[in-house]
Amino acid sequence: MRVAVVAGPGRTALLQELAEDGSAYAAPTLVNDLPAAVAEHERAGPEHGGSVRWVWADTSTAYPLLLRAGVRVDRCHDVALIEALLLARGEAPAGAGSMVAQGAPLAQAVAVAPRAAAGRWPDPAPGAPGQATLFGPAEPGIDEARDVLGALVLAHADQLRRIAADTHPARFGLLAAVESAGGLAAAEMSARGMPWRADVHDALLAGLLGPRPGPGLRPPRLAGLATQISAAFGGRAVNPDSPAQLLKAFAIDGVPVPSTRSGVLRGIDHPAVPFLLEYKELARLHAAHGWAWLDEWVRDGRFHPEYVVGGVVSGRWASRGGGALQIPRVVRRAVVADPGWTLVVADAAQLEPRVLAALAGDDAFAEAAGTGDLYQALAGAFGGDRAKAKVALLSAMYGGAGGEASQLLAVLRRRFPLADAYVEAAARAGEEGRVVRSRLGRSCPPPSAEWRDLTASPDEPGADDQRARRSLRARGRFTRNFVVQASAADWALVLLVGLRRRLADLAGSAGSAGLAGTADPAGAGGSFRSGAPVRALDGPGLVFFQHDEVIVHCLRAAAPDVVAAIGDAAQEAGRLLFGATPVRFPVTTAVVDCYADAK
DNA sequence: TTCCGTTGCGCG
DNA sequence: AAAGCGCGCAACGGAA
Repeated sequence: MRVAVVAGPGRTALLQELAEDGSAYAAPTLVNDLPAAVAEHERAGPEHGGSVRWVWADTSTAYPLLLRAGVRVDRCHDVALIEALLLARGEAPAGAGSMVAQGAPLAQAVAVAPRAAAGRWPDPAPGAPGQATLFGPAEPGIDEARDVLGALVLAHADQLRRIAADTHPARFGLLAAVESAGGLAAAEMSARGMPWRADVHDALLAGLLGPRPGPGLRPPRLAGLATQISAAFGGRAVNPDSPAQLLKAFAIDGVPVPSTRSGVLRGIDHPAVPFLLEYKELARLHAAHGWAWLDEWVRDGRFHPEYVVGGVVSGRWASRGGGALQIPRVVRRAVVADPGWTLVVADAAQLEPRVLAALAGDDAFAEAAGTGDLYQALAGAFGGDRAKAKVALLSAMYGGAGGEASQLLAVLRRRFPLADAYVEAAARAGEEGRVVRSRLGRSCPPPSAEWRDLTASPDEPGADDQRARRSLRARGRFTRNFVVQASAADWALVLLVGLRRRLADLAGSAGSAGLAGTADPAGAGGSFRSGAPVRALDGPGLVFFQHDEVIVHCLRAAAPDVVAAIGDAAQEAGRLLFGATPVRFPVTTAVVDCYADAK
């Protein structure tokens, strides 16, 4: 059953039951307490022929409010996310061809719906008071909610039609489902938070940088290195944070460098280099994940990053604030399970080349990808050299071919012609300005108008011609990589969503066995959530998702079940994407107390 | 003062 | 012959 939902004044909302084709078969009903109404539907769902799929405008605004009220939902259809997937295919903008007779253009409905769906009931979380009324929309009246609901229902039905009309409706429908479920998983992970020991992090920083300095000051270790660097430049004052000053200082000493990248500096003979390399590494840690980061992002033993589903064109997630997807390896020491709990860290091994093998249907390649170590299996084609096999593969997928790689590429081309042809075709499509798609049908962006202008007249001699060639090649590399990276993202998303479902089943069935558990570090009492404990987030839960890696936080006793669930979800992902294929998608799992011990 | 492009580096 | 893909964030330094 599908139920469209739009928030009204206070905790009220309008709900409308929909048929599977998206058409409304009952009048909207007004509920006084949306979280309670949703919770009731979720409880009643299974006995009434399957759980509800909530149809709403934007999970990232609607769902956190439900989670805060302790309500988890199983399934949804996120109209904003799905509209983005549909529009990316390059169809005419919604409204041009598919405008619904009496309604506003669908694009407008989608644009307005999140505003209303955000809900306006009292928000106990800390925030800027008054901001909502100053800059945000006024609380929606029930009439406005009714209008938005109408638009939402039409938009949703239209999206179902457009999905069904896709070249591969089953795959694209799966993409729509997992994209929406990804939105749910992202909101849950943000709310649940990643276990984070501020004391461990602080000790780690102090060990590397010295005691915490006053605001705006360099930590002792960095200050010392800065002094040594200036001394190495003959006593000139040089700010090591300034590439411009460094370039000048090197030039004055007769050692011109093209840039101050650490890779460049490593090949330079100058007394300042060793200090500089160490300074850069530590300064980076201090600036990106130092004490200021700790103050801002870690509360009550949890790091609460905000994930942006669909934030990357390839379908990977992005993050907003806290650099959640760039946590340096050293800092992972601070990610520690609660007492009695553990972390299950799972990583898809060599995901992208395996995805390529399955995509291309290259038997020889797929056979190699049917083993545990893909690169080792391919090494035979490269004189037994695993490293060479890896370089060749990465070059094929990224479009690189510097130095030795070109010869390795030639070997790859000869031995695995279909895999080579697959990425070459994608590159050609890109150079011709076409759009390519992932396995499940996510489309890459079309070339910009500037790109079309620049590449329109190819054989004009001169500087423009050079630029045109470069742009052409760059887009070829982009689309070449897109088909692999985006299909790998498809796979990872299917894994994530399948795992989320299995973890919920585990929590549901394990309550009496004591495997569910409630994470409540240091007796925090859920104070971050400013209210009652959030039952929706009890039990084994996803706490991290980074492209091809997931982390589950669970009671120790539940770890074996979680490991099994991950394996099942990975197998299911391979099957859903590629059907019968010899390619395996192995996942390495580590059950550890600390994230840093996972690799 | 604020804004923004560049540089550099963390992650996959 | 040479070129590799995708992000977020912080600091700098010149422009506005």
